[in-house]
Amino acid sequence: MPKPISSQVKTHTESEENYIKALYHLGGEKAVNNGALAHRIGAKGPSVTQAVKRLANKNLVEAIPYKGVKLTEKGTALATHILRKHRLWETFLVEKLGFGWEEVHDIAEQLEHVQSPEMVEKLAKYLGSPIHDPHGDPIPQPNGAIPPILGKPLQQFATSDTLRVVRVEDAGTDFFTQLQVLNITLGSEFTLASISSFDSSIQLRGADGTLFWLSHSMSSNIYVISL
Amino acid sequence: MPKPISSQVKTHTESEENYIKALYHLGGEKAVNNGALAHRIGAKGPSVTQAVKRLANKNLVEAIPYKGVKLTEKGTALATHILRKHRLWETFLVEKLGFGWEEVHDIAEQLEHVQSPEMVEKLAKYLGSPIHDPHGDPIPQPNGAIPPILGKPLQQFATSDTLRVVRVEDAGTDFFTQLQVLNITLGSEFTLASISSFDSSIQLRGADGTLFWLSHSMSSNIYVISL
DNA sequence: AGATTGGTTTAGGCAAAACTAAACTTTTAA
DNA sequence: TTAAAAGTTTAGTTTTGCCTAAACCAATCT
Ligand SMILES: [Mn+2]
Ligand SMILES: [Mn+2]
Ligand SMILES: [Mn+2]
Ligand SMILES: [Mn+2]
Repeated sequence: MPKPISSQVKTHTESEENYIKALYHLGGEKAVNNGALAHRIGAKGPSVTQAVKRLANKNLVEAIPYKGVKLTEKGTALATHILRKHRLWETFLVEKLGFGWEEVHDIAEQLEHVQSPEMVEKLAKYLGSPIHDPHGDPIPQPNGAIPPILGKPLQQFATSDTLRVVRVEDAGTDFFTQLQVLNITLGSEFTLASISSFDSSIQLRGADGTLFWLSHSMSSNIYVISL
Repeated sequence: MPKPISSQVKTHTESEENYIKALYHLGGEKAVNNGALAHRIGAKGPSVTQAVKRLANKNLVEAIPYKGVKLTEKGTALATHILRKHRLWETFLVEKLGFGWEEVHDIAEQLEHVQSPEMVEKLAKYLGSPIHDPHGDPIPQPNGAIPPILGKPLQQFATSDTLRVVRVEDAGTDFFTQLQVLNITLGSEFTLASISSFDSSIQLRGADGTLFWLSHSMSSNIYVISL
């Protein structure tokens, strides 16, 4: 009475997909150098050189030794599809399961590797075909099109501007934790109180009058519109 | 402007988890021999011997060479937790995304390996804390308890009994396809028309009077209650 | 230009997870 | 109670994906 086994047709490994996603984030169209990719992936140089060779063999990237790596069209299509999954799952986790926006990234990092095109489209429909995720990031469409990228970095605004947060970068758990500490969320409104000419840090005044400083590395990941 | 990387703390590999799940299905408490495990996993003997050594090193199984492998308490706990995830995801895919019950197993095979205890419990709550999945299989509870196992195999009933399908075994895509062809689903009601004494195949009469035969390998995976 | 430095690639290892072929137990049959 | 058959383990390879150390290229500074 032994039972048959299932047929998981995984076309790409998780590692492969992570490299493709990292390349998309770092480069888009442009070539990315070994070091940047290594830092993003969290691996050492030689591991990356090797991984890039595997990706090149599958026509997902084009690489020129000592110069850089670039996604092919096939690679870009894969990248946007993974990103679509990541952001749909984040939306599901926040909207349906009730997670906080700061909790969902790491779980979506796993869910984005589940391979089932039918499920992705059923999930999208179930969520109401959203075009932005809980962090305000655009959700790539099935054809690869990218919806509008909301807002501009805080740096690009001037003192006394009234601002609304419309997007934050997926920049890891520590960043989100810090956002939560500062009570900053999508839709939060602030007045730009001052900008340090020394280290580009930014002082904001909240709706309740509270004043606080944001380091450059924090504010560069926060995108706002002027009201 | 390189971004930090995420911290996926995968405590078990996918392969490991598949072995644990297979052992649970084949043996439960009892020891399982190499060949049965190999057949279930879809690997050859030596791969299994090797894998079992890795599992034994992590105290997930106890193995006696040439005799068999058995799950430890830790291994059993892991198995039921994976099974819980599998069946909750199947329920989600059918109840929320609108998949057919024959389509969800392979996708759940992937989703069951996503590691986030918080998500599992939020998912369970979101689904209304179900105790049986779309195939009628019991969904293990957070403490490892197994809800009632519904029904008995068709073989155990007699001619002219009136029966209702309450469960089918997860027995692969081909089996589900065949169920669909025969228009058998959870809740379907039949009368047992006859049993072949030659090959144990069973003839059923549907509500509409249709008569059809089920091979032993089909009917042994279909569980019913007598009305 | 020549030398130093930083980034990249090559060389050589290691662990997981699969395989085949060969050796070795255990079971079954003569 | 041996001998054959069946099942399991060992030995040796392969691929993926990571590592360190050493060699190598390219940019920069004197
Ligand atoms: Mn994210
Ligand atoms: Mn996001
Ligand atoms: Mn299943
Ligand atoms: Mn099921």
